Amino acid sequence: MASRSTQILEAAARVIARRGVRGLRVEELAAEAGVSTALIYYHFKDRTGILRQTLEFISDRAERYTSGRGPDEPPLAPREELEETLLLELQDTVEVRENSSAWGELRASAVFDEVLREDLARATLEWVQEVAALLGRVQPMAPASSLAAAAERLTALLEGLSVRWLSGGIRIGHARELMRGAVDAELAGLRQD
Amino acid sequence: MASRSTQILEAAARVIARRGVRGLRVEELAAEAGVSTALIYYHFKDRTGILRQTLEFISDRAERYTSGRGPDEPPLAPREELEETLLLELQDTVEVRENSSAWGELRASAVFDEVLREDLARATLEWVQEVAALLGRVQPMAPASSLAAAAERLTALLEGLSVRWLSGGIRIGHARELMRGAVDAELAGLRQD
DNA sequence: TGACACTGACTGGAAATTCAGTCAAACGGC
DNA sequence: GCCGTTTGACTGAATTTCCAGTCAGTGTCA
Repeated sequence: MASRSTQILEAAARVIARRGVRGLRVEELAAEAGVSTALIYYHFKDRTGILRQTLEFISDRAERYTSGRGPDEPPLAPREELEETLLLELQDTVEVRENSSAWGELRASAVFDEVLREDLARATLEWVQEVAALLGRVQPMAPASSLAAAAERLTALLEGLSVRWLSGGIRIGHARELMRGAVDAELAGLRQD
Repeated sequence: MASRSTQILEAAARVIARRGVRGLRVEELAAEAGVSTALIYYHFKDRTGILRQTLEFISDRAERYTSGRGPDEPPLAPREELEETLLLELQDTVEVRENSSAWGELRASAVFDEVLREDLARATLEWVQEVAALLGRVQPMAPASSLAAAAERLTALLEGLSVRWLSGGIRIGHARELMRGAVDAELAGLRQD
């Protein structure tokens, strides 16, 4: 069962997804979580603290739905696993939408907010390494530096496509197709190194 | 000589680069421009008006540095022109930084603000088409749909890398290198179609 | 003298943060 | 098992801070 703090963080993710980081009002968050504003300050130091912990919460949660399938499902081939991992972030479901827009917001806020940068950098690094590892399983002979570069490009592209999707620039299906194309191109590139 | 309004807009560009569109305080803008807050309201209707005009100001300025070289310089080969066009947005100069962060802010704000979407979509489309045209000059035999897809990926990637750069996730030199790698990969992909 | 550019001081409202306390459950001594 | 004490979770109601926007008036120049 979700603890009170978790309940607040879940609410924060929803509010950020709806209004943006800058649009998050502590009072609205309290209402969304069904608690008093004071409780927010009891559990979190201040508004910035809420933001920081929400970022952490979001990136943990993303890992969960990213990292894998149910126990009964057959294991995927490396290539499929790679593609699936990346495309999981481009789905029109409540959870993914919420996560993606909150993530995009936090990323954008970090441009102007020192405090958010460190956590964000760590979460990004983990994600890049995960993708690099998957790439390495598809192309075991490729040098580590090429894998890292490809992973950085694929994740950065995913973020770019994600924001375009959320801001209405492209449709989700198109975003997925572009992403698949990028995976193809990167794998082709790795084959030659 | 810069008129007072221009002086304010230049200051606004600096403040936006430092604090973001959403972090712009009219008082801080006044201080930066060396005028009173009241004067801001004398020249611009309200905060939104400042923002709108500043974004216009910034994008005009961007066109200047994007759209080509001096008259004396030799014309570039298509491949170089493509690369240069994309890499122009990844430079650590005041102008580019201001422009990129304002653009990123605008993009992020559009997720929550219907009003911004249309202009943004139009500007993005133009940009994608410009890049697609450049790709077409490097690979004239490639089908238009492939060119369009590659252009969309390259521009989305550029946005993704740009935000990572501005949020301290990667260094500018690394971003440029990743971008060059992506251009290689996309051109290699087009060669086969 | 009138139109224009400009300012310092102010206001109202919204939002963040704190405060003084309530309540229920856990604890420990008997 | 009962009872006084402590503690952690929680709240309603302030208090404080912040900030966009206004206003009454000053200097200046044509």
